Amino acid sequence: MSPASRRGPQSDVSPRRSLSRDVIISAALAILDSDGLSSLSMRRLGAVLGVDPMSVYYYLPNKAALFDGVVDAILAELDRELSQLEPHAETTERLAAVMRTYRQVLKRHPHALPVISTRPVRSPHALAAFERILSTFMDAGLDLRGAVIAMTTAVEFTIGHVLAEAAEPYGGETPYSAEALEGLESVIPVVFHAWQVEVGSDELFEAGLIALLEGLQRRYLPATG
Amino acid sequence: MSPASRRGPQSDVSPRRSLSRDVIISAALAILDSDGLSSLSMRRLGAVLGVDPMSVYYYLPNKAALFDGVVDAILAELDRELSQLEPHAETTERLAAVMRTYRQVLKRHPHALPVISTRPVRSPHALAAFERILSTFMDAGLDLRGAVIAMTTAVEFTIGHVLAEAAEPYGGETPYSAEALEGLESVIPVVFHAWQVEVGSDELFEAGLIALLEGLQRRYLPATG
DNA sequence: ACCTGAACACCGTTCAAGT
DNA sequence: ACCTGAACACCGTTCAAGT
Repeated sequence: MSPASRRGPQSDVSPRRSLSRDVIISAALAILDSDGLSSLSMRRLGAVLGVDPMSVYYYLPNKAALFDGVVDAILAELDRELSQLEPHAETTERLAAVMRTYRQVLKRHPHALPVISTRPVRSPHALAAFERILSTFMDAGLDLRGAVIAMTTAVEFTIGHVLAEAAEPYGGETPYSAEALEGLESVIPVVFHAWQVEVGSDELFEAGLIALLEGLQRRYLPATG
Repeated sequence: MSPASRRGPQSDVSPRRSLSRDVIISAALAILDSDGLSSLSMRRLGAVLGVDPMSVYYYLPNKAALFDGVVDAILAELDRELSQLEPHAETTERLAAVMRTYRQVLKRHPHALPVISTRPVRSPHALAAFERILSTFMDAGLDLRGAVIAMTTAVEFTIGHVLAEAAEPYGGETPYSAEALEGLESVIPVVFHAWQVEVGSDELFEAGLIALLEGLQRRYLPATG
């Protein structure tokens, strides 16, 4: 438990160090946001930091740990913004505000979505953010089990929604020109006509979110309306 | 429109060809299912097919097209299974059966989830599957717009759920031993106690699905119960 | 028409070495 | 303690060439 027994670099105040875990992770997130997931390589990271690519391995054991750091940084944003949320009196509205914030934070980092949606959350800021979200669900009157179920399904819906809304195609854009659905009116008439219907993604998220939250409350709240 | 004007190999009956688009995509899906997303490379694919890795490029322009093919193959499974679904009289149950089938098909290919969840669906089997799903929502009494909203949010929830349930961590497993949340009871008490609550993923999916479907019906069905 | 193989510009990671 | 650089075993893709 002594400081000397911990892995990694000394955490003293020496100003000689040019690198640090935080600097590396910030640079990684910047590459991800500006150039996409496939551009985030250890070699590119070294170049951006002005350092030999292998220097990063002094601070992080491998690329998986880098991804964990990036996810933690994004969920730190979520935790901070949730802390600034002014509470709303109405229950559904209070829950909805939390999930809208979640969506906005995810939308800010669309290239990170395949990472966020598959890596388990155990990092400090992730836990802090989920402490806030789960508490909000319990304040709504749900018991612990109901709150866990409601929060988990709300988060799963939000991640699925933002993936559909904002993610880049994994493996790159399809090359061929995607001739849409010309001449398919006879074979897939319902989808063909549905194509004409324009539904904004804000409206889509609101519809799903409110339906889900009200359905969950009806199911897991004892008797209250 | 003549056969000769189409790109790619001749589709005659010559038995000389050892390769075909379908054979390639089946092999790619087999690699994906058995060894994971990072193992699916053009070179590995060539090795499995017993052919020079570059031969694949005669049938597919690049790896993005290969991914499109894999997604189409998976949604072909969905289309086939939806066609075998015996219709249920009760509305919510009929919709739920469709989404449960969607979940089961996705769970069969967990390594494909980052691909399925980010690549847009325009392929033939994808459109056929969505024709069935959307029709089921319209048969429930929703108008076209309501059906599009309900189907889209239900699909988004299902994908988000299966990602959380079955996806492999993008970038590989975290190396450090994840010391869980020891000694964190004071800092994140709600999450700490929630950890004790065991909720099976079947139950989680059912809870979210039924809440969502009932909420959507209440909102988009005119007056019926 | 269908398949090959060399070549190019990349990857993540290990390890011995430098200061 | 912190950083370097060579080396290894990989990538996707282009292109000229073979049959």
